[in-house]
Amino acid sequence: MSNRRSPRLDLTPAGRMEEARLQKVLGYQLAQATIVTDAIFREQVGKPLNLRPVEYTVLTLIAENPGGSLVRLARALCVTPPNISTMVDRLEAKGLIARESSEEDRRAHVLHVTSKGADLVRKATQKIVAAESQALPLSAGEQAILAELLHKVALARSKVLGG
Amino acid sequence: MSNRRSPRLDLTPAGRMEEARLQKVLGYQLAQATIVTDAIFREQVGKPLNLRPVEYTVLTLIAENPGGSLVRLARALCVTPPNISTMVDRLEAKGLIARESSEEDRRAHVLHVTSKGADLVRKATQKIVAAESQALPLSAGEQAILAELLHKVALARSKVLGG
DNA sequence: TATTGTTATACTCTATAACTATA
DNA sequence: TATAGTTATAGAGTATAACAATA
Repeated sequence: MSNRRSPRLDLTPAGRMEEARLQKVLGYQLAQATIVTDAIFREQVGKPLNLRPVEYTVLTLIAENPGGSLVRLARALCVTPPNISTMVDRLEAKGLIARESSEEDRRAHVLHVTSKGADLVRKATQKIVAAESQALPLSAGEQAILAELLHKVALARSKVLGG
Repeated sequence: MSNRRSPRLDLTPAGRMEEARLQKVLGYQLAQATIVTDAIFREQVGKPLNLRPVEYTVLTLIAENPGGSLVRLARALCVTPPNISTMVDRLEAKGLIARESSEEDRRAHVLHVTSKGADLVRKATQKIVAAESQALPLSAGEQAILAELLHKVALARSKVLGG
């Protein structure tokens, strides 16, 4: 974890401003780290594959959970149903997913990816994972630890938001 | 790091969707963790102190860097100058910061917090830090490691974005 | 010419409200 | 009465373009 050759500086990653207090705020650090991963996503997937971050996530969740409903997606991503609705519209218009009426519950829809969508998800995930491990100054072990800790934070959601 | 009593499940924190592939994508995990820290911020600071996340960050950076300019803030936060400009307008209207013309460079403005702003920053940071360590299932050591790793990721910004 | 900062504007993201159709 | 999903609309958030003042 420690690296004697690059000591921790209390400066923002850009603009060279003192940020000692903010370094104690996890929310701030998440935002700063997200600037980097957003840039990687945009470069590797957003621009070349014409896919927005949330679209990629929705597409992946549908790919891994065929037959899921809109409401489950909304809950998983913590966004409102209207959002998911229009998002799914876009993905359907692009030919990446298909939406059918459920036979058990005729209110609900059943979602699954098309082969085109499955290909896109596979390629996108491959590119992001490769680009992240190449661009980020983390060892494989550090990446694993980071993933684990972030997952723990994410799991506090029910405690914080209820549900 | 490991916890035998709560084995890692490849399920989303809500909605119980399979997310094995996404767990390899750092950007996704950051987004999921941010859902939690955003909720904590809103509850502890956003609502009671009537402050938005970016406003809090800007206010803190000004408090720690008195005499700084708008452009430096924009660079630190990776947003465009017009954004910072209106944000600073709001903070000034709330009486939290003061903006003066620089004497060295008469184009530039010099920013510093008012005593009201300094009080607010102190109280806000206190509340967030306390709430985060209370609400998140991380030991002090884990929090430190997480902070360190996120900082490393954030430092990759120049590599990814240039500059 | 380049930089600081502003205004005006537009686009994206996400939320709420109101609705339908089913259960 | 509650739930799945949609449409319409409104509010943040952030970006680009065009500009004024200064370096």
